[in-house]
Amino acid sequence: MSEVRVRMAPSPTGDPHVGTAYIGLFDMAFARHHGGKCVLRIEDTDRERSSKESEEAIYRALRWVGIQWDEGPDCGGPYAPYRQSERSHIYKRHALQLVESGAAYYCFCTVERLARMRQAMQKRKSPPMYDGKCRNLSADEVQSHLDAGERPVIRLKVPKEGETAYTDLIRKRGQQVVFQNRHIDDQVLLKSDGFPTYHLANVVDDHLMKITHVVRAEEWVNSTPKHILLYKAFGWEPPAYAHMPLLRNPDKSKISKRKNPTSLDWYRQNGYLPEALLNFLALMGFSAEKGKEIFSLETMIREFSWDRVTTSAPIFDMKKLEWLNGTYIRQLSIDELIERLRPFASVGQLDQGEKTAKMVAIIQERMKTLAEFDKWTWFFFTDELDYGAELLVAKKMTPETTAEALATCVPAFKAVDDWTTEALERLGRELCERLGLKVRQLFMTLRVAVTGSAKSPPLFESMEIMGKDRCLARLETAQVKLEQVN
RNA sequence: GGCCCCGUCGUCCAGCCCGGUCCAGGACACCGGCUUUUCACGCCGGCGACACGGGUUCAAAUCCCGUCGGGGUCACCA
Repeated sequence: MSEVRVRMAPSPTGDPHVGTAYIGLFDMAFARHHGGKCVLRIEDTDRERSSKESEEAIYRALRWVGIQWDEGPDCGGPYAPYRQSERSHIYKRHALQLVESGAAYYCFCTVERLARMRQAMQKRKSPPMYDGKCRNLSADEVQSHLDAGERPVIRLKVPKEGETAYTDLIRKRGQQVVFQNRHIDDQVLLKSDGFPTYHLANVVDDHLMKITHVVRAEEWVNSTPKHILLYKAFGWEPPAYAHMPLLRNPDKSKISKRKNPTSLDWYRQNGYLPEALLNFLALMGFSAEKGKEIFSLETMIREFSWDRVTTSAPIFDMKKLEWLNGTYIRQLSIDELIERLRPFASVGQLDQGEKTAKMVAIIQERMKTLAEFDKWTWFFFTDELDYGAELLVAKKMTPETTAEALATCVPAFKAVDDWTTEALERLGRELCERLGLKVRQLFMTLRVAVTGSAKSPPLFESMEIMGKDRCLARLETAQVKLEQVN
């Protein structure tokens, strides 16, 4: 195989899409497995919807998640420019060339006529296709339309007979996907504003940029014969095609932001680790050797083969992503985790040296996302614990017995000099015996008093981190709360 | 509706190409247990699928045909 060259071709419309990263991941795994190159091309031919901000967001998001490219608008390359809006003249020239060779034609039909025609055809239950009104206009007719100032589009003249087929790297087990030409529409190549459609720009660029393998989502299979026909019209050799399964919503429809988070920014902002997201995306269609579930990008690159990619469209399972994210969080070193946590903490919350390290250590195995930092640590950073007094009363305890227990505990803790986890736990267990209480009873009361919640990080570690004064203050507050109930 | 793709536990994936080792394996979720000061982590166990019907064969999840189901696509959007 000559040098493998693949491209990612996102459109800068809206938020950076998880599907872009998904396809990009497979592009990259395949290319790097073969020592090939990855191109990033911005497909901004839709002037209405494309924006510069969206383009920037794509770079940022792709870099964040770990997708890399060798050539692109931001880093240049031998086939620049890589932004389609800067290549208009190229597409126009190529479209004109096809008109001259007779493979394409000018069409002067108005959007209104087209819409009416489509409606009528749908009523007759036949697939809506262009009726070919302008397919065989004479040179004179074309000229008079042009003279009248009409802005035509250029359409591909698809043969009425025969079939067009291609072999997909992923589906049909190597058998060809076959389309009857009569089902293929005379696709618009150049819009009346002089901009190309996806089909033209895509084919021209892929050829000019020497792309050898087109990896894209399954939604494009029906366009593939149009593209093959276009290559043929130009006299070019088409690339190989790999159509990836479509990511789906829980209701099985194509993934959409209404039903599932699709923005890469959302995953970053909600505390997902990029390496976990990437691993998860890889799991949607790719299976590593020996059934490995957790593996790095390097592993995927090393083991990559189209044979290991599935055909069926997976449903995006947030539960599994959360689990994966949790295991990745647990694999981080404390220092690394602290750094990752910064965007999710307020200023100063992670700058207490040893204390911070201890705090992060006890929440590490509890967090599913970085965004849960606050959920597990809020009580360290406030002295206003808002809980109901009844929470202090453990099973088989009453407000009275709880108050009595606390009355014994407070002076005991006050007397502690060595305010460490070990010493505190020793004392705690001693107090249980002295009071004739079960460990879970007394500790629950203490836990609620200190953390404000029945679910919290380990009690004595938390107490050590918080310090003696604050803990005692909280125990006293608990006593007051209980009195108010009684 | 036409065309195209797909169809193994609720979900993701292995097995299918090269039929027997599969009364189908792993993971998430769920349920139960152990551990345990709560929650969580960890460990153990359970639940649970070859869409259906024909064929071919000594033998089919694996090959063939049909049916059904799901998705995608039919724009001067990509």
